[in-house]
Amino acid sequence: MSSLQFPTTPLTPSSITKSPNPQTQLTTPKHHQILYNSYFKHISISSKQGNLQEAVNILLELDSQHFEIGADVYGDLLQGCVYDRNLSLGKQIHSRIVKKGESFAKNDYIETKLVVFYAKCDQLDDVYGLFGRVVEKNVFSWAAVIGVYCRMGLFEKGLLTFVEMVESGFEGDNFVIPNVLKACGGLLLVGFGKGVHGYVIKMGFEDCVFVASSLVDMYGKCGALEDARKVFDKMPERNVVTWNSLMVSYSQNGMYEEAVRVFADMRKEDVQPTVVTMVSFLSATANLCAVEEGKQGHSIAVLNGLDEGNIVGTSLINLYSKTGLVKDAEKVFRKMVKKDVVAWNLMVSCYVQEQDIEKTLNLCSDMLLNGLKFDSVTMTLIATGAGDSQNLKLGKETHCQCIRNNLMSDMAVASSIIDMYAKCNKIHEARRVFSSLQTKDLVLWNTLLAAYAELGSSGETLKLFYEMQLEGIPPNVISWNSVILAFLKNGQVNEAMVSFSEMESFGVEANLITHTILVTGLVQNGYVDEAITIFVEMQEKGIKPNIVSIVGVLSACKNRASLQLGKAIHGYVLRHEMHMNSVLATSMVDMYAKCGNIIQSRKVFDTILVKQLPLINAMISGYALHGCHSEAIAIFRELTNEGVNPDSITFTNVLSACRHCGLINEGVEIFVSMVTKYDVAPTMEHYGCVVSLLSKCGKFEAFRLVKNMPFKPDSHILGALLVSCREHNEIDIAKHLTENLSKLEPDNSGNYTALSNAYAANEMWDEVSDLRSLMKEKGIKKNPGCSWVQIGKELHVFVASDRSNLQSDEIYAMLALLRAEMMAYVSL
DNA sequence: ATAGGGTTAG
Repeated sequence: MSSLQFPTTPLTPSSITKSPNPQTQLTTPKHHQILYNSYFKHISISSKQGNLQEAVNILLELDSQHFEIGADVYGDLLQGCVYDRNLSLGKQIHSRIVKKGESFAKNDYIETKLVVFYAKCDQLDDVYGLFGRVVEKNVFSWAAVIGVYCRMGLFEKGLLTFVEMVESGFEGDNFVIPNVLKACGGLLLVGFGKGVHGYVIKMGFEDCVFVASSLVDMYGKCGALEDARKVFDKMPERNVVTWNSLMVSYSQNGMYEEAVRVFADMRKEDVQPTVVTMVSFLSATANLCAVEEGKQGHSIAVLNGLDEGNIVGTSLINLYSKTGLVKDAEKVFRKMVKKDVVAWNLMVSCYVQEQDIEKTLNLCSDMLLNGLKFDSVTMTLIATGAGDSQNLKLGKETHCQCIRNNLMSDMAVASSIIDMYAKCNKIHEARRVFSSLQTKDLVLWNTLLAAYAELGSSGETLKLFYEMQLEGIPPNVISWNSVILAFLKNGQVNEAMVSFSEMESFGVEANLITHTILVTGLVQNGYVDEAITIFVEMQEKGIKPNIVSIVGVLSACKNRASLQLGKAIHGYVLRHEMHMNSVLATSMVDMYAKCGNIIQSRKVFDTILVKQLPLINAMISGYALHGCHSEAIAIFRELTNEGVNPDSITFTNVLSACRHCGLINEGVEIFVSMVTKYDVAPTMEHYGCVVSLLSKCGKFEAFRLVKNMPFKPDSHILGALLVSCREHNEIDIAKHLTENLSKLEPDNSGNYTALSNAYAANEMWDEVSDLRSLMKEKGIKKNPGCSWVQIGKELHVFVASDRSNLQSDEIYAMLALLRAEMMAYVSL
C-alpha cells in the first residue's frame, strides 16, 4: 500500500460491520481513533486473510505517521493472527512492538497476547523464551503454555506446568482443564485424571461441555470405560464431540459393539455426524466385520457430504478390506485424490489379507513410483505377506531393508520378521532375530512362543515361558494359549489340562481361543468326549462360540458319530444367524456324513453357492462313505465339467467310490485323467483303489500295475492282490504275497494295524477277526485311534451301502460298541 | 475436547 486516502465521512459502527473497507471509510482526524480501534477489533475477530493483512498494513502506516495507537490494538490484531494461524503476519506485528521500545513492549497485555499467539502457532521455542521473561504471568499465559505442550504431545511438561501454575496460586479455568485432561489421557495417568476430575467438581466446571467431554475422552483413553460412561450419563448438555468421545472410547478399547450402539443412539437423538463420527464408526464396524452396518455408515457419510476427505476414505478402505470386499476397497482407493501412505498401506494390507502376494508387490512398486516411501507399517505388511506365502527370499529382503532403515526397534516390524522366519520353517533364524533385539515386549515373546508351540516343541516353549517371567514380562492369555497348544501338539494332554487350570490361578482368564485350542487338540489326540465337555463348559462360562470353535466341535461330533450333538450345533448356527461360509459348511457336511445323515449333508452342501474344493471333497467322501457311489461320481463329473480342478484328495474319494461300485472302466479312466489331465501325482492310496478294483473284478492286470508302480507296495496293495489271487485260485502267488506281508515285521503293532486295515479294506472280516485274536494272544496293544477307525469306517460302508437293513442308530450303536471293545482291548 | 493403517494364540 503506497499512501492512505482517508475518506471524509466519519464511520458508523454499522458501516464497519457491513463493509469494512478502510480505504473508503476511514477519516483522518485523531478523534476517530475509537473508530479505528473498533475497525481493528472487527477485523481481528472476523478476520479473513486479505482483510487482516490490509488492517495490519493500515496499523503500521498509522504507526509510522506517529498516531497514538494503544497496546490493545496490537493485541487485537495479534488475536486476528491467532484465528488465522498467520505466523508471518504476527511476527511482523511482534517486530514492530519490539521496535517501539521497552516501555511499550513491557506490558502484561501485550506479553500475554504474544505468548498466546506463539503458543497457538505451535512455536514452542518462542513461547518458552517469552514465557520465561514475562514478569507478570496470568491465567491466560499459563493456559497458553500448557496448551502448546499438550498439543505437541509433550504431556509430562504440560502436566508439570499445570502443577506449577496451581502452586503459584493460579486457578485453572475451564479452558486449561481440557488440555490437562488430554495430557492425563495421553500418559494413561488415570489417577491424576481422577484428581483433576475432583478439581473440576470443586471448581464447578462439571457442566461445561468442553470439560466434561474431555473427561469422557480421558477416562476412555485410560481404559476406564465405566467412569467415561458415568460422566457421559450425568451430563446435562452434550454435543457431537461428547458423543464422538464416548464412541471413540469404546472403539479404542475393543468394545466395538458398544461403539456401534452409541452411534445408533446418536442417530436417534438427531445429532448431526461429523467426520470424526464417521471415522470411528467405520473403524468399529470394520473391526466387527459388520458389512451391513459399515455399508450403512458409507451411505450416511455420502448423504452428509463427509465421504470426500482422506481419513474417511482410508476408513472405508479399511472397512472393505477387513470384510473381504476387495473390489469395493479398490474402488474407494482409486477415487481418492490425494493418497497418503496410510491409504496405500491399507490397500497393501488388503492384498496381504487376501494372500495375493503378486498384487501386494505390484502395489508396493506402484507406491514407490508415486513418490511415496515405505514406512514401518508397509514393512510389517510385506513381512506378513512373505510369511503367509512362505516366500523366504522376499522375507529376507524385507528383513535387510528393515535393518538398513533402522526399523527393527519397532516391535510390530520385529515380530512380523520373527513370525515370517518361523512360518518359513526357519525357527533358528527366528530365534536369532529375537535374541538380537535389545528390548522385547509381550507381543515379541508371544511371537516366539507361538512359533515353538506350532512345532509342538513344548520343552522350548515352556523354557521361554519361564524366561519371559524372569525378565519381568507377565504372560497374558495368548502366552498361556501357546503353552497349551505346544503340549497338545506334542501329545501331552495331561500337561495341557494342568496348564489350563493353572492359568486361572495366575489371574489369566481363558478365552474363546483357549477353549478352541483345547477342543481341537483333544479331538486330535483322541479325547473326543473331553473335547465336547470343554465346548459345553465354554458356553456355560458365557463365551460365545465362533466359526473356528464350531468347526472344532463338529470334528469331535464326527469322530464320535454323535449326530445328536452335531444337529444341536447346526441348530445353534442357524439360530445365531452365523454366516455359513465354505469352511463351516465343509465341516458340517463332513459331520452329517460321518454321523449317518447323508441327506442333511447334501442339503447343507446345496446352500453354498460358490463351492470350494474342500467342500466338494467332503461331499464326495460323504457319499463314498454311505455307499452312494454313483452320487459321488456324479458330483465329481458335474464340478469338473464346470471347470473345478480336483486335487489328490478328490481322486482318493472318487477312486474309492469306483472301487466300491466295481466300476473298472470308469475307475481306470479317472485314474488316467488324474495323471494326464490334472497333473496330480498318484499316491499309494490311488494305486490301492485301482489295484483293488482290478483284483476284485478278477483282472490279472492288477499285478502288472503293481509291478510298474513307483512305490514299494504296502499292506493295502498286497491285501488287494491277495483278493485277486483268490479269484484266480493262484495259491502260490498268494503264499508269496503272504510272506511279503509277514516281512512287515508283524510283531510291530503298527504293522498289525496296517495288515488289519488291508483286510478290512477288502471286507475280509474273518481275517480281521483272526488277526485281532492273534494280537490278543501275543499281547500286542493297539493305538485306539488307528485300526478301529479304519475297521469301523469300512464296517460303516458295508452296512450303509444297502447290503444291510440296519437303521442308522443301530449302526452307530455298533460303532460305539466296537470302539468300547477296542478301548477295553487297549487297556488290557 | 473427539478421528484413519501394521505385529502374537485356534
